[in-house]
Amino acid sequence: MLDPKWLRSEPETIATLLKKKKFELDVELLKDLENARKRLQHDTEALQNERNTRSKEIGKAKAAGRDVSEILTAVEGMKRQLEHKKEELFEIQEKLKTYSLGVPNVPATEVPDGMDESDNLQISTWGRPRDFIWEVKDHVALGESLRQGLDFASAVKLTGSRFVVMRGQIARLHRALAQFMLDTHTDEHGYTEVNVPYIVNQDSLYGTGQLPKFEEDQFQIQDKDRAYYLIPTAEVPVTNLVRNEIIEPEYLPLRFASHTPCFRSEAGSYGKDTRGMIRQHQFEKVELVQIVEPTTSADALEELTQHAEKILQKLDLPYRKVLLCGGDLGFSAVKTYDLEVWLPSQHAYREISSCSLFNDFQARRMQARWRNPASGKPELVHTINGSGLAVGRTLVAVLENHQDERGNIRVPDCLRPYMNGLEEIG
RNA sequence: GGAGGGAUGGCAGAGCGGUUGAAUGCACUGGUCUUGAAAACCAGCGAGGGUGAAAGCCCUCCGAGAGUUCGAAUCUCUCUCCCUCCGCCA
Repeated sequence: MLDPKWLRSEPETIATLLKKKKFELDVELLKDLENARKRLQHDTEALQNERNTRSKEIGKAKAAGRDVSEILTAVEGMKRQLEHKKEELFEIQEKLKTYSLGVPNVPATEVPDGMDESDNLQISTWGRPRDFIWEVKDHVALGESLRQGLDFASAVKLTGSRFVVMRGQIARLHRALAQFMLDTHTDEHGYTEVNVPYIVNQDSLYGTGQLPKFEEDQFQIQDKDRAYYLIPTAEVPVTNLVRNEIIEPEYLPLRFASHTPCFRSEAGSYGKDTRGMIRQHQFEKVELVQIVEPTTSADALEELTQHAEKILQKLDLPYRKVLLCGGDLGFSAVKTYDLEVWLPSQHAYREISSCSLFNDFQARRMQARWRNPASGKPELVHTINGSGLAVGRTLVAVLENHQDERGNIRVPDCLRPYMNGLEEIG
C-alpha cells in the first residue's frame, strides 16, 4: 500500500509515476472519496467528542446526586445521529481502502520504460553457453532416459498435469541443490535459516500483496470455516514474521533463508511451458528475505541479488542479470532484477530468480516497523526478497548445461559432498 | 474429541458500568546527588488515525468481531489463541 497521506496530497504525481507500470490511477475518484472522507470524519469525531463530554457530565451529576433527566434527553438524540454518520464514514473508508489496496507500488526512477519482458534491460552476463557439437537434449529427454529419473507420467496419475515425480539420483540431486543453496546462504552470506508453515491465513497474503488482487493465482484450502491458502512462495510466511512488530534497531537487518515448496495455480498460463518442469503447480525454492532500515534498502537489494548469483556461479551455470522494465515489474515491487539461466535446449535465458525491493509497500500493509533511534518513533521498515534459487528450474539448468554426448550429467563440484562424492549421473 | 481456566501497556500485575489510556512494581529514558558508578530521590515513558507550520487539540484501541447503554477494560453473544487434565496420534 502507498502512503495514504502521499496519495491524498499528490495524486497527480503518483498517477504520472504509475504510468510507467501501465496503471491508470483514478485521480478524480480518489479526490471525491477523500473530500467525503474528510468531511465525514470531522463531523463524526466532533459528534463523538460531544457525546463523550455529555456522558461524563451525566456521570458527574449522578455522583453529585443531581437530576440527570434533562441532559439525558439531550444526549439521546445524538446517538442515532452518530450511528448514521459512522455508517457513512465507514462506507467511504471501505471504498478508499479497497481502492488503495489495488494501487501498485511506484517504480524506482532507474526502472526503464517498457511494456513487457522484451523491454527489460540487460545488466550483465556471466559465463558462456557451451558449444555443443551434438544435438542437445532437453531436461525431459535427459531425465526420462534414466531408469530412475524424471517421471511425469506417474505424476499425472497421482495428481494431474504440471507435477513431477523424481526418482533415484535425480531426486537426490534435487535435494542436494536445496541443501547446497541453504548452506551457502547461511554459512557464507549471513542468513538465518527459518522453517515456516506452508499454509497461511489471509492476513499474511494481504501483507505481502498477493491478496486481494491475485486471489486466482493461489491454491485455497477447502475448509468450511477457515480461509487458508498454500503458500505461493516462502516470501509470504517469512516476510510476515515481522507483521505487527516493532523491531529494535540492533536486530536489523534481519536476513532469512528458507527452503519451502511453493504452490501456484498457474491460472491464465494455459499452454505455456507445458513440457517439463519449468512451470509446475508445486516446486521448491530457497527464498532470501531481508528486513532492513529504509536508508539501506537499495544497497541490500544489490547484495541479495549477488547472493543469488553466487549460487549460479558455483554451479557453473551461464546466466544474465536483467533489470525489469515498468511494464514487467510486479505489483508490489519498486525494482526487480531477474536472473536468467541459460537453457541450451531452448537456446534462451530463462528466469530462475527474481530479486525485488518493495520499500515500505509491504511493511505498511503488515504494519512492520522498527524503532528509529533518530526519532525514537516506530517507522516502517523496508522489505526485500529474492529466489536463491528456484530449485526445480536449477535442476533443469544443471541437467541441460552439464550433459554429455551420451546423456550423462556431470555433477558440479560444489554438489559432490551432497552426493556421496558422485561425479556423474547416468 | 471431552472437561475446566485464561487473554489488560516491553514484562509482571490491579481494575465497583461513569474524568481509567488504564493503579502498582520491574525495565527503559532524562535529571538531582556522587571523583565515577551503584543506591536513593524527582520527572518522563504505548499504538493507530485526523487536524495543524508547530505547540497543541480531537477520535479510536484493554485477544478479534458483533450487541446492550447517554456512557463498556468492566455486562451479553460469536470467534481466535494460550494453559491444565483425560482420550487419540507422528
